[in-house]
Amino acid sequence: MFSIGQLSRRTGVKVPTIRYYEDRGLLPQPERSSGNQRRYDEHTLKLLKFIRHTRQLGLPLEDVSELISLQEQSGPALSKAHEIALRQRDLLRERIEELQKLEAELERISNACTHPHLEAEHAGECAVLNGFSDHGSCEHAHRSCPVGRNLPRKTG
Amino acid sequence: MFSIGQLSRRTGVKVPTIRYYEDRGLLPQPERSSGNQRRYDEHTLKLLKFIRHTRQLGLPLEDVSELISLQEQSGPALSKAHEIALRQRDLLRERIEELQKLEAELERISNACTHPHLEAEHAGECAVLNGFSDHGSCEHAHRSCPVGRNLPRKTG
DNA sequence: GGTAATTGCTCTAGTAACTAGAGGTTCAAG
DNA sequence: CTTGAACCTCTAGTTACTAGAGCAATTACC
Repeated sequence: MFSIGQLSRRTGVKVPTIRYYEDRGLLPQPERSSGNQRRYDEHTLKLLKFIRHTRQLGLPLEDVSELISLQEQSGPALSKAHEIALRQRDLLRERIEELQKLEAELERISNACTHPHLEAEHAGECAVLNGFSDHGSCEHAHRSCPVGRNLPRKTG
Repeated sequence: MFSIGQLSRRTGVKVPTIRYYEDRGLLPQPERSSGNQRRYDEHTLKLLKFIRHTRQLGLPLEDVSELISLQEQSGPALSKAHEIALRQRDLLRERIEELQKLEAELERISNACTHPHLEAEHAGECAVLNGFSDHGSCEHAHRSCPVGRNLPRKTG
């Protein structure tokens, strides 16, 4: 039986975030001390590590929730879990590709300013700023937004 | 002089988003028709295209804002713009590396379920679910959160 | 046993970058 | 001159947290 602070230290998940997960129903309501403080056991520790890991993999809490309930079942549930993993992998692949294109473009833009003599730099205009606005000189189309939602924020 | 809907169609930025940018001070308050409807010119069209592009590159609105004000200046402002581009490129590089590690891990996890006979699958436990919780079998550490904030959402 | 520091509690509000909806007005076509 | 699409403002919701207020419980030390 340990406190929320200990749970936090042992998982790397911040205290308010643990309470948030409880609110969202991802973690069960824990036992309480005589003074109403949360008391956790090893099972919850495992569960929270699971949640942290899936979040690091980019799964939205909704999917994490689903995976947790799948864990209590068997049979057809298993293929669903597989499906979630595959879907996430594909999303990630797409995102990586898009980001690589963007990286190349940022490279192009900042090079333009590192070597201003190689570029036409009339009337005090900066190639970086032009690069940001000028999409014509960017050979690849990136119409759709390259990055997804549902991604975890920077954490410790 | 064109309406907000036309501006939206010509830039791919949704109408409420345009109004939101105006609220945030990224776009100037436009002229209005006699009936109080927004009327735009080519200059705002250019500016909005600039904003859209920088957003696609993953710059937060705060940086976009800064770049816009830099555009009105010259001299030392230019090196600041360069700095922003470089910083963003570096962030992107880090993110790509992290995501590639995660992709490999998801690959591992879903393969575990595709070839269940290759894995010990005792008592109806699915390797996908195990893969999600078991961080020990993941050779690389991904302590910090791999993905950043400030990224644009999915847009048409 | 007393006291102080730390940790915990609940609750509300804030973050980024939008998106959706209510309820009303204006514009352009026929 | 009517109709329907597009526009207006305003508020509230989204995701996954984070920060803070104001108070209670626990732990450490003397």
